[in-house]
Amino acid sequence: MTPTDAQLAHLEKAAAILRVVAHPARLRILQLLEGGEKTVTEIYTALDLPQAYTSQQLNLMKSKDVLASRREGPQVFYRIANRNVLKIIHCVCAESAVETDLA
Amino acid sequence: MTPTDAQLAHLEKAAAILRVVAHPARLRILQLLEGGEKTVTEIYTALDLPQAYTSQQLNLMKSKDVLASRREGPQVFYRIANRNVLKIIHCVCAESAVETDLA
DNA sequence: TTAAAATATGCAGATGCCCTAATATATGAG
DNA sequence: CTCATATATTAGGGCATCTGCATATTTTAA
Repeated sequence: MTPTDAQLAHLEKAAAILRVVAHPARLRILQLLEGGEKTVTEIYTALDLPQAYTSQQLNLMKSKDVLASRREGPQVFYRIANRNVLKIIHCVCAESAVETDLA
Repeated sequence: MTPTDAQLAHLEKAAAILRVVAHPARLRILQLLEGGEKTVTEIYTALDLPQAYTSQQLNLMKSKDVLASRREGPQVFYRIANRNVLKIIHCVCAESAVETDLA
């Protein structure tokens, strides 16, 4: 069964979203943002990551529509913008489910 | 908040699983295997992929414990071996949910 | 044991991602 | 305007992944 162009495009999009999430630092950021929007400083401080590196990851995720942002004065708040990303994180980061299935 | 070693290991494992799934051809294979175990030939025939390439992807997924296999005579049947992988596929490949959120 | 079918492996060029360091830009206070 | 804080961008070396191609291995039948 050869996939149609639309199906291929859809697969590539799904894979692209998963590639964004498939990264330890980005997973940590996403987990943190489950608690609500946060500024860049709050994020890299909480996770003990370099500022520039954190900003890169945030912008990457935003460019892939996984995050959205909102400026308030000198600060920028990031938040999760994709409902499916939340579901994926729950599949992978739920304590009970993961310890048995993934670990 | 610096993560503990155990937390880091867990994140890396979750990310590793996601990396395996984050690939168009592997997603197609996994979707196909949702319908039950299949032989290599059934898979590469159904998906119109090169045999060697398909075998590589299958072995990769098996090495990461995403798939399991069972030999029956000259044929090898592959099946999904990780419940969370199924959940992830559903997050990403469910028709209605995806068109609106990921596409 | 020879042949055919089914599956697996090795290799290699190309591409892309990871992460660090340095630097640039934007915003608001004074 | 100048400074300090907050955020973003650029550059680059190193490493892993992608994927086509050739070939090897395994299994069964004859």
